Amino acid sequence: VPRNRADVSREEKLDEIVEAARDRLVDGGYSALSVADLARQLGLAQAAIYWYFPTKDHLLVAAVDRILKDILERKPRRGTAVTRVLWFAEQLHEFQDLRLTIRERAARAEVVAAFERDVVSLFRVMLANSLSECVGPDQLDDTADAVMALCEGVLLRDISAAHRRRVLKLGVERLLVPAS
Amino acid sequence: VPRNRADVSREEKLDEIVEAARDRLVDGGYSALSVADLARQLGLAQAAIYWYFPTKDHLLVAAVDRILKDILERKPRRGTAVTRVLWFAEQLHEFQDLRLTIRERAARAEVVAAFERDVVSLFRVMLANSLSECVGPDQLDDTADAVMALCEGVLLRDISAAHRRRVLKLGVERLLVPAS
DNA sequence: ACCTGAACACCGTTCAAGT
DNA sequence: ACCTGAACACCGTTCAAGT
Repeated sequence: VPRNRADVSREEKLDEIVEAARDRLVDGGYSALSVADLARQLGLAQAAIYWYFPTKDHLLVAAVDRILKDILERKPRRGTAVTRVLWFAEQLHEFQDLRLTIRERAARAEVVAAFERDVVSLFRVMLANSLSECVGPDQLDDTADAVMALCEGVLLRDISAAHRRRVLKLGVERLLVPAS
Repeated sequence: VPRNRADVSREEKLDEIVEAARDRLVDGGYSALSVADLARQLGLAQAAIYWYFPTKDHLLVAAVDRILKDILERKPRRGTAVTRVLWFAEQLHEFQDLRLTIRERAARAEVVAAFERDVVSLFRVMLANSLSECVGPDQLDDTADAVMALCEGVLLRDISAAHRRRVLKLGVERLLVPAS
């Protein structure tokens, strides 16, 4: 006997699913995000999820997008370019596992690939903006790429927050100095 | 009717499995490595694989280890520290997808976590060795970490070989210059 | 429009049983 | 020591059928 929740708005139902997916993702990663399990928790049939998301990867994108928006909500305050980059990297640390998930799924699903492109270019723009005041326009692009790579590489490693911060600081300071 | 291949040495049979796993991994990634599928290809029952590898992750480690050893076989030639790092990064590029797989599985399986620690420390030693001739001993550790992060971060991104090389070159050159 | 129940074709892993 | 067959408890996805 399919219960029909025509009374509840589409947005609310969508929100419920994304929120549940988000929770799973945050504390268990991709392997903890199971459509079957999610439906069970929400008291739905597995197939119900597919009414809202044609694919598990679509759900993944929706959930990760929400997580990311939450992180970006806490806006960087003013400061030098170096401190702003450090702050940025620190915010992204908790996002790194999902970053890798996105990277891996992007090879399998076009939705995820498109999402990854959007996120990366958003980050690059934000970073280039931050750096534009202390790097010449001719070197801005490559410098931004190098700083971004440094950040992602540092976040990839499983080291202490203090160690991470030290390496990032050293790296960013040197990268922001004109080549000798 | 279990065929018993007591005539074939254990090593040969092990080798056969690892080789097949390696093939799948190289051109399809982790999701293409299926114990069931592997057994099918080798004409074995699924359970037969488990006589040699207690877990899919054990098989993963064995296969990735072989892939990595093959890459490291092509030994870096002499040159400046910068060119050697560039060469190194280029070699590792094809390994990057598997690097991420290892990173993700490490959170789930201790075998993979141990393997990751070994590989990372091996790389760090090689890199520190290369850098020791142009970086002071007091800054060697952090510089090596920064260079390694830069490499991993650059490899993470899906950009052209030329772009990658340019960013790496700029980054490494600046990182190897004493801070101002 | 929304949801169910049941099926499909997969997984990784375990285990009693055979040689 | 080595391997099979069959089971277990999962997956993601599809689809006819119901309200």
